[in-house]
Formats: sequence, C-alpha cells, structure tokens
Amino acid sequence: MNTNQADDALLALAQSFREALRQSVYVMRRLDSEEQLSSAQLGVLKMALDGGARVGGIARNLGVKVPSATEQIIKLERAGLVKREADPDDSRAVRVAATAAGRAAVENADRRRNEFIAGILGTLSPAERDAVQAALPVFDKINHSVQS
Amino acid sequence: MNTNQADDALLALAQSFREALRQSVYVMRRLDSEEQLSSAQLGVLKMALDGGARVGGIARNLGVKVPSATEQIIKLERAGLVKREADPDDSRAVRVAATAAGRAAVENADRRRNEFIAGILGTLSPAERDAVQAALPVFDKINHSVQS
DNA sequence: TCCTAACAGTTAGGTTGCCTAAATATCAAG
DNA sequence: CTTGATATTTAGGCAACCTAACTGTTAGGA
Repeated sequence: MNTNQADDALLALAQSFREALRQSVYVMRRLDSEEQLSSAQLGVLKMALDGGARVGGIARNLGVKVPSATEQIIKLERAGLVKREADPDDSRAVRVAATAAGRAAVENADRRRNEFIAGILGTLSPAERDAVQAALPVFDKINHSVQS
Repeated sequence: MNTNQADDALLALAQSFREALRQSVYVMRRLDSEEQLSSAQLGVLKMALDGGARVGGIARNLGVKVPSATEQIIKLERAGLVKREADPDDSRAVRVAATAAGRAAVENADRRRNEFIAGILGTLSPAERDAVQAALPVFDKINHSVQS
C-alpha cells in the first residue's frame, strides 16, 4: 500500500538520521576534548556576551534546567570569564555578563572550533558542501520541533 | 581575495554546522530521556547481536575507551540482555553476545526511536526530507574523517 | 624451556554535565 | 501584611566518559 511504503521510507530515513545523530555526539565530544572551554561553558558564555543574560533565560536557551546553568556560570565566574551581579530591576534575578577575558575566550574558542570544522569541510567536494548547507536549516527546524 | 572569500564561506558553514551539532546533542538527549535503554547501551547491545563481539572491538566501534565499554556491558549483563563468555581461541578475550531478551530489547528500542524521529520527519516537506537524505552520507563522511 | 613484552579486560578513582528536590530570597496581589 | 508565584542556589544523585594501575594470557626470542 502507498501509505505503508511512505511510512517505511520515513522509518528508513529516521534510522539513518539517528545514526548521524550518534555520530554528531561523537564529533561534538572530540571537538570538546581539543579545547579548554567545554561547549556547555561556551554556550553559557556566548549568552552572556551582550551583558545582561539571566540564569533562567540562559538555561531555557540552552535546553537545560536552571541548576545546570548555575553550575556552568559558577565555573565561568571562577575562571574570571563572567561576572554575576544583582538585577537592578528585580533583586531575585541575577545578571550574568561576560568580562573582557570572557569575550576574548569566546572569540578564541569559536575561531579554533570553526577552523577545526572548516578543515574537515574543506576536504569535501562542492556538491557535498552544498548538501550540508542545504540540510542545516532543516536540522534547525527539526531541533525546534523536538524542543517544543 | 578569492582564497579568503572561500575561507570565509567555509568558516561560516563551519559555524552553522557547529550549531547543528549542538542541537543534535540536544535531540539525542531528548531521545534518550524517553527510553529505558540509553543510546550508549543500545550501541553496545547492537554490536552484540551477531553473537561474538569482543570488548575492544565494541569500544573501538563506538569511539570510546575499553573501560567505558566494559561498564556498559556489565550493566547490560546485569539486565540480562547480554552474556559474557571466554573466547575459545584466546582466553584473554571475552565474547559478548546478546540474549534473546537483548535481541527483543534492541528491536523494541530501535522501533520506538525510529518512530519518534519519523514522526518529526513526517512534518517536513518533501524537499526538506530530500535535503536531509542528501546530507546524511556527507555527515557520515565527516564523522569518519573526525575519527581518524 | 622460560622470560618478557605486548595484549585483553577489569577495577579503582576521578571528572563533567545533567537532573530533582528542597532551601532562600524577593516580588506582587489582595 | 500575608501568601502564592518567581528566580536562583544548594544538596544530593546518576550516567557516561576518562586515565592509571592490576590480572591474566599469549607469543617470540634467548
């Protein structure tokens, strides 16, 4: 039946997709192991760049619970990369802001990580790069449907 | 200059790619949280399906160190999903084989996870699904270059 | 033959990143 | 001025990974 064929194709695609997900986790781990700043910390730090991120917002944005965000923020604070200060408008809240060192660390980490990935992407054919480029927005969309 | 333009494009693609990687980790986590069998365990268990995987081979295949593989194998053994037996040809080695319960568990977990992903993929347009399909082999290739 | 280096796996101990539940402090509404 | 909601931190735990050290086995010389 047509419906079943469609389902089967979708399930087969899902299977391949899952395999790619597994691989992505591996690549991510590898990327992290090469650097000083973990990607969890980098994520938090990036959010603190604009100067006034709140803990809850950071957590929501990264898809983790608030205590997990707090944990990373404390580590970054100890490393001198962010500072925490009371929100002037709401004393319950905390504003997390990157320090100058934090800003520099983000730039550095981002550059190094991008160069690492770019090095790999550079070995692909133009057609392959195009395939990646075309798929990225779809991956984005998939992620958002998972979050919701 | 042309070279710099190419580099910039590559770095920009790398940046987007990294973002997708980050998202993949999130999706993977979500997928794991819905299930009884973690993806680490599922990976090991799948490798034990044929009946005679060795610990070192499992570890290499999953991109983890031997003790990490041992740890997962022990958990699976305690759950009755695999059994460990001495390799008849080399008493240093251990053969890890899925039990009947293990085989059933793989099928179940795989089906449920594929259905979850297929549910998401089903909301995409045909063009978007094609984009994903086209990119998956490239992702595979990228993974292999990271491993090496 | 026997010794030793290489190899396969396990054990011990540590790290990171995530989680839930409970405590603390503040806000805002009645 | 009390009470419920909100923002964060603290405490305690868990999963998956790692390195270093240990046990047992194999295999290649001297």
